[in-house]
Amino acid sequence: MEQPPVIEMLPSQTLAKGLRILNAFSPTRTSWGIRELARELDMNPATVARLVTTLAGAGFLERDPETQRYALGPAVIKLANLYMHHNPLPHYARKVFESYSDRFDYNFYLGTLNGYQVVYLAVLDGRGRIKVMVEPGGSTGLHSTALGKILLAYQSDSFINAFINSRLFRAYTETTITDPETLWAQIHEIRRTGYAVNHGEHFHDIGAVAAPVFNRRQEVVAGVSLAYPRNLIPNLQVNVDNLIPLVREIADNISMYVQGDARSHQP
Amino acid sequence: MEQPPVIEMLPSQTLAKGLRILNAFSPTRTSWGIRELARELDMNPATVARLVTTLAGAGFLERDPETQRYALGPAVIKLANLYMHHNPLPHYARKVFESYSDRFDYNFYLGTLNGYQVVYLAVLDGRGRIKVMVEPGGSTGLHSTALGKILLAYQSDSFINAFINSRLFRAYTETTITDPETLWAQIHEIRRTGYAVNHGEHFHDIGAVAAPVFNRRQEVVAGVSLAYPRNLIPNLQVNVDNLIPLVREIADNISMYVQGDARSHQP
DNA sequence: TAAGGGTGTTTCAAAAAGTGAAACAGCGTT
DNA sequence: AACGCTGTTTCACTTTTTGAAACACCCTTA
Repeated sequence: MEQPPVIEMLPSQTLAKGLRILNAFSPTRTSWGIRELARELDMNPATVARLVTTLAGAGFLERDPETQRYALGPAVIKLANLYMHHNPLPHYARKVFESYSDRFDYNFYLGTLNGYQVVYLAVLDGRGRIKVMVEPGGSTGLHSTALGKILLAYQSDSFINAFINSRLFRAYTETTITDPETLWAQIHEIRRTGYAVNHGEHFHDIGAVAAPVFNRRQEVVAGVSLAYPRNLIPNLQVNVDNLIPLVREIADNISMYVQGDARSHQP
Repeated sequence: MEQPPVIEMLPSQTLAKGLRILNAFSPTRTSWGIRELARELDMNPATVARLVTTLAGAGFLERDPETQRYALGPAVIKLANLYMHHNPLPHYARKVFESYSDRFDYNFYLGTLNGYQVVYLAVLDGRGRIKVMVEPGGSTGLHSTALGKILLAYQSDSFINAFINSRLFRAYTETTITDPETLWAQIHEIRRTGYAVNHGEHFHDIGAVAAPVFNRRQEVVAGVSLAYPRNLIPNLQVNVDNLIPLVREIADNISMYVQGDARSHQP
């Protein structure tokens, strides 16, 4: 028995089921059959068939007539395009990132919370010894990246516990945190200090430092992280300490944009 | 009374309503209030409130706590990212486009059908006197662009009539086709010749030529268009005639990729 | 200050939609 | 030919969805 991802009690259960189907797609599962999906989501095949037909009819899924399997459809990219244009955050981030990128070798990331994952809204490589590891729209876990930890730490305790009990709380590398105690310890540290670090817990050779972006109501609406190649930095501690004020500064600059404006944005 | 966009009878009406809400967002309407949305979609405000709460709970919408209005949420860009990686069409198109782009001044577009619109999956500017006018995820009408006409022409007659009766069949410039007779005449011509043209019917100064991309079953799965600045071409007819074999060649090359492979694609 | 027009939200009985076990039909492989 | 898989249909049952009305709130206007 599987419990629905983030959500406690949503008013429209049928719609919620349809959205669960959309969220079942991932980099490792790009297409689904009806019964396969029904098994995964613990739903009746007849129900899944009806929902999937509706999703496909509206362009959110596409049916491969050969294999009878379903993949995501073109409707989603239209929505994403609208989201990226209307949402000022990525624009602000790019503007700020660009004013730093030619001075540092790090990669810059802006991400926000989506369910139990970070979803990246803007990325930029600095003078780039490492390539950007995640692109806009990509997502990573909340416990395995600096950005994820930042976003997680500022959520409610009940949210954090729900995440810990979810299937997404799992190991990506040997150093990924898998112990709730350790995670909670880091969360308290993050809440106290206002920044998060990551030592190869998602990608082996990449470390990162992250700081929160606040809106006018002092809610965390996004996070910023700087990523660096770990093997190029002999004395880690010293360098990471240098990064902390930098990532804070960048995050604060973005916060200022967010708080200054709030809705005055033209596509 | 408004009839749902593309669809005749979808099995899950509640889900369909939720998707209609998502599709209500457009470049000109990036945020909605509950009652506003209810009016637009001819639904009960209570119903809209329930659906919108569910959509927001799953990350497909975001509620602005200040204004109580809803905008698209981060879940959509994750899906779009997955779509772009799993769908081989954009990759094929870029590969083919790049082999032509340094030889011509035109812009290259790949688009597919989404409801009653073209949605663009890949764009590339050639040696570029004009900037790209639409980006991936952007959409235009089916009667006002060459690409749109191609995609429309290969649909069923009943689909075409439904489109003509929809609100999307409207003028963008003074030369946009608004007369059903004229549109039908062009559709028959396109079906006969296999290509479509556009003389500033969507953007005043831009003309284009388009050709269809076929899958293994000879269904049109996408279209390709080349756009050129109209004011730079004194004798239009001659130049357009030169473009036709070119756009056909490009479309056919992409068709070959599509037909060769069909599902062997690694993200 | 009060009225008016806008907003989102709640109620609850009536109505409609969703549900799912089982049976069916089709396609490969065993 | 039997098995195991697929997606699909049926139809009585159950549950969810529905919506008019009332409510509460925030503005702007009179």
